[in-house]
Amino acid sequence: MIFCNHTPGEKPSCRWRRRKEARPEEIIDAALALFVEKGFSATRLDDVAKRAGISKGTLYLYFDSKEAIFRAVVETLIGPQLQQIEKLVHDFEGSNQALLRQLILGWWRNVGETGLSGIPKLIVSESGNFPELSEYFVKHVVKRMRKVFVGVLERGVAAGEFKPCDAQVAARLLFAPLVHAAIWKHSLQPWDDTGDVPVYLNLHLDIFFNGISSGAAKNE
Amino acid sequence: MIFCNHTPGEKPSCRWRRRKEARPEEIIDAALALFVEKGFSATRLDDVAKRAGISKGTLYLYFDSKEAIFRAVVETLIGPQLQQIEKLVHDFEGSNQALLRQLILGWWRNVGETGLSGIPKLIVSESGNFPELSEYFVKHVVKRMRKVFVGVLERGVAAGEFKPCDAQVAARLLFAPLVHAAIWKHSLQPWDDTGDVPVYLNLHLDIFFNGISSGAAKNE
Amino acid sequence: MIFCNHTPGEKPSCRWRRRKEARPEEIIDAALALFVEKGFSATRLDDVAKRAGISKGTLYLYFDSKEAIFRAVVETLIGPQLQQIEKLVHDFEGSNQALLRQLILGWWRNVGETGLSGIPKLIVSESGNFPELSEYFVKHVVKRMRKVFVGVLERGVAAGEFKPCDAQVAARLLFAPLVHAAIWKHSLQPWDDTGDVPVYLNLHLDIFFNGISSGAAKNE
Amino acid sequence: MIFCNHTPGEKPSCRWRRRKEARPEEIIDAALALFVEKGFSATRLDDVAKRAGISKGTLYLYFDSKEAIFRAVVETLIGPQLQQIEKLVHDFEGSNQALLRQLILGWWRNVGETGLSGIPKLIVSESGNFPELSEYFVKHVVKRMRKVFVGVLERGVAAGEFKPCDAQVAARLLFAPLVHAAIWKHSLQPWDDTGDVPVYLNLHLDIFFNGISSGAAKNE
DNA sequence: TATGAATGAGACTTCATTCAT
DNA sequence: AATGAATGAAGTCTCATTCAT
Repeated sequence: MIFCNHTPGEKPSCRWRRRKEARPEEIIDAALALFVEKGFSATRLDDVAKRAGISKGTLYLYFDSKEAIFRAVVETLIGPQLQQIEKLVHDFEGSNQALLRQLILGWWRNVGETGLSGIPKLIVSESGNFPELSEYFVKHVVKRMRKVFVGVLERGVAAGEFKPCDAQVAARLLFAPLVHAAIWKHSLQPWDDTGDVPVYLNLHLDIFFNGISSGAAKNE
Repeated sequence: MIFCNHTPGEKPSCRWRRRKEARPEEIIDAALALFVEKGFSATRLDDVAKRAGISKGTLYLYFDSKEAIFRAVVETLIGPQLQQIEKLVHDFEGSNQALLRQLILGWWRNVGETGLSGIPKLIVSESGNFPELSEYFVKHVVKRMRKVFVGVLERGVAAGEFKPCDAQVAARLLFAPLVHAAIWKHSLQPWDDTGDVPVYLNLHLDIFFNGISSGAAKNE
Repeated sequence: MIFCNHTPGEKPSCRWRRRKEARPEEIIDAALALFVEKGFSATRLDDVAKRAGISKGTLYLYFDSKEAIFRAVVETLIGPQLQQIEKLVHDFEGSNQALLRQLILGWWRNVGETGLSGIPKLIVSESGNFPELSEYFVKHVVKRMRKVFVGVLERGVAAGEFKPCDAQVAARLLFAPLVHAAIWKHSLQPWDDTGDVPVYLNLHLDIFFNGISSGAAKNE
Repeated sequence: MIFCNHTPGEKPSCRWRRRKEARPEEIIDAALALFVEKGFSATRLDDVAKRAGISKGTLYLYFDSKEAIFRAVVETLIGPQLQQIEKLVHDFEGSNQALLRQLILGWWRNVGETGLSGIPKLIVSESGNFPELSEYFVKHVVKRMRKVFVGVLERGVAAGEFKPCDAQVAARLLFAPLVHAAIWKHSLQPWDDTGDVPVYLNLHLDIFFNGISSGAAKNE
């Protein structure tokens, strides 16, 4: 089970959890792994079923089609993470730099090091075949996420903590290595083992904040 | 047309003969576009043929199989770019920072803004299904490229131009936004038009070099 | 149905399950008939499926490929017949001539007049395209069969029943009209109906044994 | 060139020799060899062309279709041999047994040991796919040939040389080993090298005539 | 006359989906 | 709820045939 964010009491209202309780998650986990590894088209439902420990026919008790499974995989991951992030931002006390550091490293811990890490690769790979999904993802994940980062960066600039700059662009730069690491992990990593990601991210944060900081508050 | 292997002077005497010579390129161009858009599996050879302006059977006069077309797409692009880059590095006179800036911006001009820009997404998406290709790509492109960057960075550190740091990691950070932009362009860009890439890259370079420079030689 | 591998007592409980068990045989029977009639290459799997009363895709639940069906057709028939023959030879009491007569006429009854009769034509026709199968067939059927005949003939010579002769060659002569009749049945028979095969075989046996017998034991 | 029976002066009236002079024969030779080896369906015109030393397109200058080549292959061989045989029978002076011996051994020399030897296998293999050809072959070759043998056998019976018997059946028995040897040569021979065919045929003739002769004129 | 590039119908094969049990 | 045998549409690949040169 890749997802344990449900508060126990919450009612399963989501569209993708129409049916039984436990099964769909096992199916989704199996499908996620295979979609990430092989892509949507090259993944056979036979394999999904086998990995989920059920028969092929059973898939259709929970999902209407292969594409429905795909949508469920993606929709499942959307939302829970963001709320957490937005809450963190809201409650945080400390420098904006420290907040951003925590956001980046926390994302890697919560996403990059879990089964969710395959999602970026999956979205990127299949965007061409699932336009409505791309639109959905951009709107509900990418832009929402960026908004958070932009907000913190602009707050930092306003506070004199960071040099003036285009926060939209800076936010993308700040986040890019994170996405890159997640995509890499599920693609060329096995042939190019580049070591510890946190080390990579820490150097990124050091250089980035050193580069963007106004003289007043030097990094570390 | 992404490739220009014709020696400039040769005249394609008869119209027919020229087709014969041009076909593989036309096929590869068509296949690249579709593979990037849809992925290998979801691309139908019918569509490749249609886009190349030929019939389905004709593909098999030039390639043995769908997979052979895929390999040709990837292998064809490998090499030409790198030589150019290595030459640039060898001949360059100026600061290491200036060289790196030129490498980054040049890569975007020569790759990011051409048909080649789809390759990173393609490789990433299909790495799971074509292991030998991944190995090849990592060995002949990724590591060779990184070696260049690492070399320049280390030279810069030795010259006191950059602060001491792990050049391997720094090289990846320097290059990541480039790859990210290329992948983005062929995935979520249509739904998240994030503006001019050179602007993005310039901010990246500013922040990065500002962050990594020793006090002596400030960027800007 | 050319094969009866069911243990007589087993009851096919549910109709469905029985199909599952009967399928391979039905497919093989259908394939044998068509391969014999048209040859391997000219037989379409569509037709095999239709004749077996199933859909094209179902073939692949039981066999990996068209060639696998072909091998099954041939391999399935090999063995059962031979054991029967060798047992007959072992148990027989009577003159060697009588034994050989019985072998010949029995073969026609058990093979020539059943669905198996098409096999010789099939093997002969496809030998060029399936070398390993030819080798297998020669080793496990042709030579094993000939060995039996040679044995009996040599025994007959030793017993003074037959004139001295090259038993290897004589065995082939004795068997040739049998194979010829089987091949003819599945090729030019429809256009050259040459009457009752047993009559043909009896004349063969009369002439052959009359020709090979030493004076002592005249035929009939 | 497998065929040199044309009397020089004869005009090429035959349907299959519509076009140029030398080419068709090379094509037919190539096609015969491949059809015999692989069967009609499994033979590719590419290979026929290659073996004939011409390009695939050129085939169509001489024949309308693959099937036309097949018909030409078969029709080419029909006729010439028979005239020769019928002439031999007509002119022969000597015992009927001696004549039959000469016919059998002569057939092997003229057909069995030449490129024509593959025809029986070819006819047998493809009879199911070319009914009109089977009909033609039976009518113009099989029955005509058998008529000759039946005639001589009946003459022999009438002369008291052979025992009374069904000459139709006896004729088939007399000829069967010949056909069998020819078919074997092009099928399982490579895996079952059974030695010299003339030796085989001579034993056949010895046994057969010993078996069929009346007491009066014993075979040698 | 000869070529060989190009075609497209048709074959083998795969796999998402259905449905009787 | 669960199975897995069965289906058939759709994809890859082959090859007889055509046709511009």
